[in-house]
Amino acid sequence: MTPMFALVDCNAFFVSCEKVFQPRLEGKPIIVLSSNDGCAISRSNEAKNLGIPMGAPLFKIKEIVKRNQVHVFSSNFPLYGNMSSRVMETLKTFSPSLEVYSIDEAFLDLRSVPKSYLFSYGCDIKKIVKKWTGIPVSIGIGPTKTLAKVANNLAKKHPAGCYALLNPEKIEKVLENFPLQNVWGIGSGWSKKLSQFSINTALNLAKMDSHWIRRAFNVILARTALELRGVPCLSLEEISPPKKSLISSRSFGSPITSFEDLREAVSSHASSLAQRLREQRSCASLLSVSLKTNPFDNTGRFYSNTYLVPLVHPSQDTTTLIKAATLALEIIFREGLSYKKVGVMALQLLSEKHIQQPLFNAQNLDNSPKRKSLLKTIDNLNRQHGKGSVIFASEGLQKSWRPKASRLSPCFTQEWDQLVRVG
DNA sequence: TCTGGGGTCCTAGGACCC
DNA sequence: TCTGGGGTCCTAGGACCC
Repeated sequence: MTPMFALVDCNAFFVSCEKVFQPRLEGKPIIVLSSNDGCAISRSNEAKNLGIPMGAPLFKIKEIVKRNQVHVFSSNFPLYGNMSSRVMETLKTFSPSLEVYSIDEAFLDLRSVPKSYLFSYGCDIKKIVKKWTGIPVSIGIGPTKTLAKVANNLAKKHPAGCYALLNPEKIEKVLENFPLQNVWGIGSGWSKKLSQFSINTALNLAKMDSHWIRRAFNVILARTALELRGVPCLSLEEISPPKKSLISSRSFGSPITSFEDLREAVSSHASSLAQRLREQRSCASLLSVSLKTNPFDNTGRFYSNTYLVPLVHPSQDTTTLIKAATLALEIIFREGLSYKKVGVMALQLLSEKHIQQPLFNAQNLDNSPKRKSLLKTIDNLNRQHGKGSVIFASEGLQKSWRPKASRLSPCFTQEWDQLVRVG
């Protein structure tokens, strides 16, 4: 059976999540901001029509927002994560195999659906997802993932919200008018370089010799060209593999100068990483701490530095990670600067099953059963009572470095006291 | 005053080894 | 004049994605 993929993509996902619980927002211009209330990262159609670009910093669009009474929200990731699960659960009822590609996108395997029935099947999926979750989606169907992405792009402009690319003639016709930079995997950098070879449309690329592309560019691009031609190179990945690296970083709500505050922030990031490492049953063998002042500050005093700490015994223990991260911070901290952002990365992750036990250091904290059960208990408490219910002392209680989130909507789906009230 | 966060993959080039 | 060659591993940087 020939492969057939659907790409289901939620329309203006974060904005749509806000709208589900606040119907008064229907038809209004709405934006959702990035962390620290920085940039617009999700826009309703009405907001797009006002000319608010994707990623626009709030301070640059303040006038438009004020003049048009745009509704502005801080990002509420617990809510979006929960809504995402609802959408994915709904999609599972339409296909036995599904790949959750991102918080608002999933690929479905539709090879078992008869070709003549695919379009209406897609329309049904759209209808049911909207009915069961309140989230509007667009659906693109095609014989490769890349073509499903192309179809999805067209579905967004199609009244049905669904578009199927099923036969070669139609595919060729569509690709002829499809801008290169809209193809999945081709950004502005590649499309500029490709245009030097007179490759300007998706069809131009599809017709190039893939060995030549491989030599002149790289394998990823060669694969993309093949996929556009209808040759599947990317399969459905139903089980998401463990992450190879983890990052925790945040910009500060207001600039931080004191080492103590930075130490608290770094501890919080390290603690969050340790918890996520335990969750995916990995240990980090390398920790990286980065620190920077405001890069938009034009006084010429920009400072940015990173320090890598190898962990002799790969670890997922909060205390070990906090200690290592603090050590790195001490090395890169410079007195007298106003810092804007700090972040911690866990690198070179190994499965906890494959960790070599230390030969000599028998008292290694990470290994004691008591220690493991303590961390497990902390994880359970935080899972049951909400993130941050139990923290390590070094993370601090004040959190003066906390990012701004002044327009946060209620956690409608996760907190009993924030449920929607009716009547 | 004000500009996000979290990932992946590939490649080139250096270090090191025999 | 002439200065090995092949292999592996690691890292930084660049491209992309959402």
